[in-house]
Amino acid sequence: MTLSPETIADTALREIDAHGVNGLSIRAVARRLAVDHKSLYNHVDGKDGLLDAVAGRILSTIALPAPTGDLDADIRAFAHAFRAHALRHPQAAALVLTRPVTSPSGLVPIDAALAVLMTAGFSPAQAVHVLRLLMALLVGAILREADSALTLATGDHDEAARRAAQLSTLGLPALSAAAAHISMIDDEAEFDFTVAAALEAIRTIPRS
Amino acid sequence: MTLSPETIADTALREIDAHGVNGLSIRAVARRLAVDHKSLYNHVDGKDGLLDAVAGRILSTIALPAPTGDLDADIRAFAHAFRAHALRHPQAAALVLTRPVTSPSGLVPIDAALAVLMTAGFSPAQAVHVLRLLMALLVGAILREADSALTLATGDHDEAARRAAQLSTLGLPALSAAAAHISMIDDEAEFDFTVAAALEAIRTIPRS
DNA sequence: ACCTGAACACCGTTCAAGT
DNA sequence: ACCTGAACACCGTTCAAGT
Repeated sequence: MTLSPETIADTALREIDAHGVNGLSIRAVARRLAVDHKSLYNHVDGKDGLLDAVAGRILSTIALPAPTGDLDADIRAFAHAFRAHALRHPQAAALVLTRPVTSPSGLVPIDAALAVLMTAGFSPAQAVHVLRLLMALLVGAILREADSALTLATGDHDEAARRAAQLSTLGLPALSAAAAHISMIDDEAEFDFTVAAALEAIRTIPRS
Repeated sequence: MTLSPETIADTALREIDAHGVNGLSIRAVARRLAVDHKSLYNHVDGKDGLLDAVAGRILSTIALPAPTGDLDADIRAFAHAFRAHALRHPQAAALVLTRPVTSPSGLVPIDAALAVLMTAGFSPAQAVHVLRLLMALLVGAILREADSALTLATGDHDEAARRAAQLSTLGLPALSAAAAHISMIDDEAEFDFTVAAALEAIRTIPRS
């Protein structure tokens, strides 16, 4: 297998899947490729360039469904495709969602989303604002989900009960009242609720 | 100055402000404190524990305005206080916004927010969902702003024009049409728009 | 309870010399 | 254009010995 930015990025991604972003090292990637670690510098711009390459690779491999013309349905489909793709590599999610989009291939999904919004009657300026709103919401929601392994909430009932009990001991009244609910989470349902709220907000924006 | 988790976290935060999260090292913090680096292990649980401590310290020093009873005004005030506080340390924003909240002091703002929502008529379960929605939106919006130094958009008109011209060369029609708007951003206005959308969505949620 | 030498296994990166 | 020794300045962490 010859060395290329793509193979290097893919190998780095597998390393991230296995050991997390913090476990990623240039030398470990090189070991995986059975190559001298300094060789990577001929194809990638240092460690930061490697991380950019990984983020770009993930972003460019997202598969967006074709627009139907129904704004709500299209946004919903976009949101779910984005989420599903990001969560395929939860360890790398923060990377993709946090790094600025620079590569041309990463701009393709953005173009597609803007097209949907403009077709629905939003001006270019409005479409940009709505897209920023939508992306902020998706990034926030998916990010929480990605490291939900470490969060207050869990999907397990017994564990949730245990955490709720602990939360109630802190003397914070509102938190105590909601402890049972804040300790339990159904990720799918939560995401649907989030997207529905976004649709509601977008619906009320006047179009010109 | 004697060594404590708080002084260590504060010093680490200054180091992050100066050199970014990636520039943070246990040894550099120790140097700043004029202390042997291994001493830190007596007060903090390794580098990961140090990062947790920094995030907790920031979260626990947020100053929330007193609720007025007007839901929209209170949410708006909460959102702006949260944003202002997070952006005081843009280099550390990802840390605070990404790490799960564990420390009791970090739960105080959560309790306050839940109280506001429940006072407005939301059930505990609803309040939790609404808070998760709001937090996702704030996290996504603030995160983009925090590393907007590196993003497509800029606040400078000339620079924006330059980027817009470049975006238009990619052959992506919707992106080209919106290039001028996607290259320019007014962070304040964008955040207001985002919060207004959140209020709109929250308004339509039936309360019980 | 806290400090600190010694020591270990790891890093990222540059550069000059090779092919 | 790509590879790779040699080398550098840096890491995080453990542990045993000290106070």
